[in-house]
Amino acid sequence: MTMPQPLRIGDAYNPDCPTRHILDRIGDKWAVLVLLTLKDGPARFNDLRRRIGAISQKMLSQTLKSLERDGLVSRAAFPTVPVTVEYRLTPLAGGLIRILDQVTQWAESHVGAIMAARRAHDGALADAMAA
Amino acid sequence: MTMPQPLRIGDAYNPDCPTRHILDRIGDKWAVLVLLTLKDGPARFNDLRRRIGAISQKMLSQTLKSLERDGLVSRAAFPTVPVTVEYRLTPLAGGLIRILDQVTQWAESHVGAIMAARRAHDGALADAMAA
DNA sequence: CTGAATCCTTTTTGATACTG
DNA sequence: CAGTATCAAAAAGGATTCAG
Repeated sequence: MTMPQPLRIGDAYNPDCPTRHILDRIGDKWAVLVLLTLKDGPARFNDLRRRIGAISQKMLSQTLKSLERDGLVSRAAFPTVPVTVEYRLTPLAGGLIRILDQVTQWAESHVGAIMAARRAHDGALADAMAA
Repeated sequence: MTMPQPLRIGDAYNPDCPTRHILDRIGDKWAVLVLLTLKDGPARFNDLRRRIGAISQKMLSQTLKSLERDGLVSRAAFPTVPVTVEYRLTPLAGGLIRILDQVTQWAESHVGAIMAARRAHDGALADAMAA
């Protein structure tokens, strides 16, 4: 019989592990961008499209659909003509947003160090090539 | 003239924005897996390969190289025969690891809610199809 | 053992055209 | 406005082979 496995990091290695699904969502560039954009408040489809800018309509549609499926974003359609659709974060998304904020904060405060590391690394590489 | 932009979320939308590079790294499944594995301590190439399991040699090599370039992982080669190489997290990676831990914690504690949302969503979809 | 190089398959994404 | 459908392009990943 299959015992319930303790939740280890290792679980993430298994594509079938549910935890992995969430890592995949975090790892989805567009999903993160959409979530962070919705943090400012509800927005409509083309609003998001314009604000994110670089996203194609296909990707936005796809991303919103999976976020909605995961219960992180809710969709409300109003029977106006033409139809109005509004997306917003769900309460469930709240905690995730806080973590994403930490990620961006970390990124902003350490981007300098990382870029410096890159320069050093690339420089050392160039030196090695020249030698 | 181009004014220095305030650091907004929007910066992440620009592929050229350095902050975006970091988001991309977080968004790299293999990078995250490698970082979390190295959290347990230094490890050698084939160690990592075995522990991560699903990763190919190519991906592991590629991932380690970019993590090293970003100053998140350091590489030490010992002139044994055959050569021994050890990878470990740098101090810079420390803060990032803490955030990644939060992500996995959040994932573990909310995976139930997300799976439930999926079932509800898929169920509602099936109902709509049947109607 | 630790990789680099190559080829080939799969996945992802973008462009475009069309619908309610 | 808010999408869907389809096709082509591009990127990522895997398998294999070879080398220090």
